[in-house]
Amino acid sequence: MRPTRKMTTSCNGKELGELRRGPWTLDEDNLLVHYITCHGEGRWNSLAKSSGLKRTGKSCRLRWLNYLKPDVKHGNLTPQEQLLILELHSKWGNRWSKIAQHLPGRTDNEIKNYWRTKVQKQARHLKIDPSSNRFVEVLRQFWLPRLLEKVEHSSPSSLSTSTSTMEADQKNLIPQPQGKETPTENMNSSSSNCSSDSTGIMLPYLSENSLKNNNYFVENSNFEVMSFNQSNTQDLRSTDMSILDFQLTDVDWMNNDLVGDTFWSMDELWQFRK
DNA sequence: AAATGACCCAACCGCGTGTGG
DNA sequence: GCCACACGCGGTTGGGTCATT
Repeated sequence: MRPTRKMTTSCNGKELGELRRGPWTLDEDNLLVHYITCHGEGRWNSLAKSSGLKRTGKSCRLRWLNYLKPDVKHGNLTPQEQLLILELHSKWGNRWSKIAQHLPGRTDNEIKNYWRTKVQKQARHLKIDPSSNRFVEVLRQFWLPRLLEKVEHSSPSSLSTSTSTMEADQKNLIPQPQGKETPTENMNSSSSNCSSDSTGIMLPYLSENSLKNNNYFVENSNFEVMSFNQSNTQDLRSTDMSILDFQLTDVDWMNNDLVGDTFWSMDELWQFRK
């Protein structure tokens, strides 16, 4: 169990009659984990009473699902995860739990916080309404390609690899490109438009044409296939990112070690365009 | 070193939905 | 159909930490 900074530094929660509120203590966490280990989760109100915790069932459920559950991942979102969130949010909007279902180990709360603190922050800085079509367009044209670039750099040797799973996906799940180029070639050709940021790194971005005329996808050994397919005739300037059809296989990609700060800075992702 | 503001995230709240009696 | 209860979801907030002045 990982103590949070709040758990270790904050005062105890307030007492509301019998019920406690505020940050959970280590003892409370231990109690909840032990109880759920013995009795299983669910029936949260009775669990709260039976366990001896002076918390509401709601509070217990939230603490378990968002923090204590063994498969909950902590730490920064990988570029792949960020990419996925952007994509899924464009499809479903603020359906955080639905989005979280596609990011194993991530909670709706975490994704929601990410969106509010990182994505919407950028919208504010750009003085764009985060719910506006304009912001969606900016995300698609500037942010997504940058994230794709991060993903690509995270496993530079893997772009030429092909797994059986991927091949199956390409055949069965992913509509093949209509043009002559393969998706990988699209990726490369789309990178022909480059800009250089302050660090001198060539930063490819996807031109409107390359996006309009072709599919593109990213893969690596763990993150096997991630595809964004779209109608050839669809104008990218349209406002609905749901035209980017998404498929993902194999969740192991999220267990990689790409969570370093260099993959994380949203500000850095924007700098080359500012 | 102290003050201040911005940022981040865990936790809370209200509401909608599902279910059983 | 109605009611009560439990659960889950999305929005919001409180407070700790970090960065800047």
